[in-house]
Amino acid sequence: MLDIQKIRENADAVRQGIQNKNVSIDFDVILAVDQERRNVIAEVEVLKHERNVVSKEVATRKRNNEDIGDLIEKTREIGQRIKVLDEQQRNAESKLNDLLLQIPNTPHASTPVGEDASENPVVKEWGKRFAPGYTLKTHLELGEALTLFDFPRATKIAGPGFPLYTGSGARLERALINFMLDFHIDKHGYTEVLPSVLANTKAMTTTGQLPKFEDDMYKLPQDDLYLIPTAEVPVTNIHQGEIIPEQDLPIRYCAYSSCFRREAGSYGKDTRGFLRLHQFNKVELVKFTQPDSSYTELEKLRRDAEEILEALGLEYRVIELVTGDLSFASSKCYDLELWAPGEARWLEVSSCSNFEDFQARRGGIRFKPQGGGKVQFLHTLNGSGVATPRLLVALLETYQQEDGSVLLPEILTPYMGSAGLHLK
RNA sequence: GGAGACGUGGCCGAGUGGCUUAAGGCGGCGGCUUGCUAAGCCGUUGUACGUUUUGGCGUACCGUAGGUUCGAAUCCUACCGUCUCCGCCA
Repeated sequence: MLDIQKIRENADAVRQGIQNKNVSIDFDVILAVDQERRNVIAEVEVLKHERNVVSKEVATRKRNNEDIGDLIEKTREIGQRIKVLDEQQRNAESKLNDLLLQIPNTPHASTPVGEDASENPVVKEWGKRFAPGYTLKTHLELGEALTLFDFPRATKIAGPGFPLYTGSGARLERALINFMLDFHIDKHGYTEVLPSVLANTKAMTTTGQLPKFEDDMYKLPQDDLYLIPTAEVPVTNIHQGEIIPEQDLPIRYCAYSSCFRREAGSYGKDTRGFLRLHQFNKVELVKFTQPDSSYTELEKLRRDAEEILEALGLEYRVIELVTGDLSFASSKCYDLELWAPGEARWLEVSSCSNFEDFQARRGGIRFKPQGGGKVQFLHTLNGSGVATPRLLVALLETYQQEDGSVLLPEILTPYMGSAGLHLK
């Protein structure tokens, strides 16, 4: 959520930012509602002051057994007027709030201006192209032959787009999750949390999924709960409504969770195998930072995710999203993409974003400056560290042998145990 | 799922319609004092919104939202949460 005061005082800059995101917002309506709200407040507060003064007078006279009839008459009218105005104020405030919740975050000055994904610049490339002499198989061909997963049977359980890992495939999935968690905990100093995969309306609103993207999520109407599309939702909401001492920042959490996405509107796109799923596993990194350091922390966060890919020896590149491709809540975002040799294409496995105070304002997450001073909204950031399905695709396709077996990188040895690294 | 108790500031806790501007304590912060240990004394203390001549002024906030009243932390209604007991259960 944007600060209404900022919209009021820097209207042009905010309009430009939103326009660069290719979003159309009627700021005149918003400013008009804000003006109405302030007019009502100005009027009602004068009346309330008057009421307070008279009420005090009533109390004094009563103690002295004096007559109070005239005062009662007078304030009864004031009270009625206050009632009407209170109602108007509530209406204006809820209207303004509804409007503000629909406005996306503004891009950071360093985010390149651009129309859409086709303009996203590549800012980094790492690793060597896997190109042996033999013909490369896709992860589907490899996985079916090695019985690592079973999509036809998975369909019987929940429909297409849901995974069923089997045998070494299930173990490998679990290995990757544990490897990534351990890596971030031990090497990068994150604190592990294991949240619920259901979240309520308030939590979903904090992170920006609601009210605009309700159709993207699975909903449980009976209990007014949603299945989380990412652990970002529960983890960011851990500190919802809190004021955190500045010396406790930055707070860094990592969390594994299953993620659920309806992917409405993306049918027919990337439907094969693991490229796009309704349910998948992800290790997520979430940071709560002091505003001045959030962009430094974003670079570190991105680096933390990159190191996972490097440890697994996978070729990747980093792209920076242009304003037109930036998500609703973010000010700046990097995507990490893995090269999948069998598919012969880049696959997005991580998104690292700075939301600045956008989510913090929606969720009331603030910090108290160390030397005293005004309580402020902190900055929230998150990044995948990373999502498993496409990681698995790149891993299988990069480490495939000529005979169709897969020899996994040694760093996974402790996690694969007796199953061994050689899947054949 | 059933029954009951409860919800007050960073924390504990008093407060059943108006001398509450929420007592008192703890903690925090600032200062003073002292050569008696883990001391004493004094002062101070939250958030948001509106307005502003940037000194302030005003309004609201006692779980949340409404209501009653001239006036609500206090009375009424609904909801949310916590705890205890019963039931069910991995």
